[in-house]
This record gives sequence, C-alpha cells and structure tokens, in this order.
Amino acid sequence: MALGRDYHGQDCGMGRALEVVGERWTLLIVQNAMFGVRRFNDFLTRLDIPKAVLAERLKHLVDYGVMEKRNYQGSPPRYEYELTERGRELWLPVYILTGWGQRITDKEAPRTFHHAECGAQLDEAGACPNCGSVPIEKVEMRPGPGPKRTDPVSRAMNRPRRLLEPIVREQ
Amino acid sequence: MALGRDYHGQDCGMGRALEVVGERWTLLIVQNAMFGVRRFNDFLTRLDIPKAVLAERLKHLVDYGVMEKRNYQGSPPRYEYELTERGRELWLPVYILTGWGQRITDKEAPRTFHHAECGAQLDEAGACPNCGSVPIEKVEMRPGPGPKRTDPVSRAMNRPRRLLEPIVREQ
DNA sequence: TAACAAGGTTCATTCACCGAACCAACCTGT
DNA sequence: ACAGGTTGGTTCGGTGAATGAACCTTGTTA
Repeated sequence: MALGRDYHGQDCGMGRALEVVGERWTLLIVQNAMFGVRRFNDFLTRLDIPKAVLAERLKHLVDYGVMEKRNYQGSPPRYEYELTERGRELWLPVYILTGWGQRITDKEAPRTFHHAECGAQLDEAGACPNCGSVPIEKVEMRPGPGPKRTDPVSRAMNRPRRLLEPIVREQ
Repeated sequence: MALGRDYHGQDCGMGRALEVVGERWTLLIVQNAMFGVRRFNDFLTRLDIPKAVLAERLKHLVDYGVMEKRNYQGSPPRYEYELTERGRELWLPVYILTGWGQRITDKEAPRTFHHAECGAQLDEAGACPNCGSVPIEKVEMRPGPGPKRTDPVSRAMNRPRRLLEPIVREQ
C-alpha cells in the first residue's frame, strides 16, 4: 500500500502498533471507550468526528481485536463497542500520553485519576504512590478543575466513576 | 482548521498530545531519536519516509519543543536533531506501545530493553523488576532474536547500547 | 401518519501523503 | 579543473484519505 496506514519496512513493534491505533482519531476512540463510551452515537457526540471515519475506525479496531461489537438488543438492532483485553492493555500509554499532553497546555486537567481502593492520585507513570501498579478496572476517574465539554455524554462523565463502567445518559 | 492535525474540540490532554506526536511517522521519529538517530539522512534510512514529510515532521517537533535542531559543524553546515526533556518524557509510552505492537505480531522482537545498572529486562510497564522505575538514560538496548533491518544505520544499532547515545555509522 | 432515534452509507470537495526530480553548498579523487 | 559524492533539504504532479452534508433503513413513539 503506497499511501496510508501501514509501516511496512519497520522492524519493531511500534510500526505494528501504529498500524492498529496510529491513525487519526483512533487513540481518542480507545480512550473514550476506557471512559465508558460504548455506543456509536455517543462516540460521535464526544469526538466531533465524521460518521464515515468513526465507522471505519471502529471496524478497523474490531478487525484487529482491540474492540468487540456486540448486538445488545434485537429489535431495533442496537450495538455496543467494548474494549477487549488487548484494548484494555492500552491503558498505560493512553494515560501517560494524556498527562504529557496536559502538561504542555496552559489549561488545567478536566479529570483526575485515582486508585479506587486507596483514593490516591496516580503518578505520571500510572502507578499508585502507595500500592504500586493499578489495573484499569481499579482506576477511578474524578472531575478535575479544568474546562469540560458540555454535551450530554460528557456531562454523564462528570462524576466519580470507575473506568470501563458503561455510561448511561440521563434522560 | 477543518482537516488535518488538530483536535480542536477535545477537552483532555490526549487531543493536545496527538496534535504534537499523533501524525503519521512522528512517533517512529521520536523512537528512533531515542535509539540514537540524530541526522536527517539517518532518519531517512531507518524510516523509508518521503523527504518532504520527514522535514515537515522534524520542523513540527522542533516547533513544539520535543526536539532541538543543532548546527554541529559550520562548513559544510551540518545539523543534528536531539530530543529535549519534553521529548525524552515520551519514553514510557514509546516503550509500552512498542511492546504492545510486538505482542500482536508473530515475529520475535528485534531488540530488548534492560536496566543498565543491574541488567534485568524491563517489564511491560517499562520498570526494572528489581529496582523499580528506570529513567531513559539508564536503559540499555540489546539485539534480540527477531528479524532486523540491514541498512547501515540499523546495523550500527545492533550491539548493546544506551538509549540516547548518538549513533556512529561504521565507514 | 408524522416525527424521531440509532446506526450507519454515499458523495463532492479539500487536503495530506507519496515518490521522483531538482537544488545548493561543500568535499574528494583523478 | 572537473566529475561525482554527501548532506540536507525544496518543488511538484498524482493519488488517496478526511471532511461535512445529505441520504437511508429499521423500528418506536406521539
């Protein structure tokens, strides 16, 4: 493929990783899945992304085993996209890159991340200062001081919640 | 900017991080800089990337304070690109993503990473199993069992070496 | 019967990536 | 003195991906 998504000549794992999650929007989709977003229209709402691009990215992630598409309701058919174990393994790079990006901004963070069992805020490497490494299911997200989006999906995120816990929009 | 490199509506640091290092090839450039590549033509050799794209990416990284362009020789003028502290802070995500990409391949790893002071191989999160977290300068790269590129720059990498130590091509 | 919601597909336009060619300054060999 | 090589780029035409708007389908609710 001349132009596009692969990194044919690369000898290390990074080339492969970028083929799977290196395209525009993809890592933001994975991050929002970690924050509890599961439905097509909720990703749309949070990301301001063209529908065609979102559909293509989700399909790509499903093809590579990072997400799973589940039909959770037969009539009318409705789907949700959920991270697989392979996808959940991306938690640390997602967390660290988010922190890195936050530090090169003048704004304050919209969310902070804590070890759910002891409440301590995670350090720059994603570990708990008291207890060491923390699996993604044990991470609690809390609203931070920084500016937040105001769409319904983002508002549903603005209370303390475990990562991966599905978002339920208020009616 | 309608199309392109920014993620205007995102409220968290990830959007910012992707503006800086999320474009095609960028994270591979940063990774190779960590491996000791410093010169324009050496990046070209390792990456099989169009010159125009490499020039643009390097300029972008310099503009955002991830790399520094240094004139190290006056006549003929020669330049090298070196990671700043901000750039070196990307070590953990680069390492973890590389490992993740490696695990979803059937090939073996071309390189392994060790704590230079005790020799232990780093774990999946980039820490030393004996000593805990390891700064990038204390990481030693060793040739692994997997397939490697055969260009001169890649060959110069195929011996145990500290990260960030500049590559010298054999004549 | 109309309107609405979810989860998409289609399409024209715009823009970024690609690879090949070109360039300029300097050095080295003959 | 001149050819050819090295470094570090820039220019350019062609191609393919991203964008946003419009449209579609199935089913539900008013």
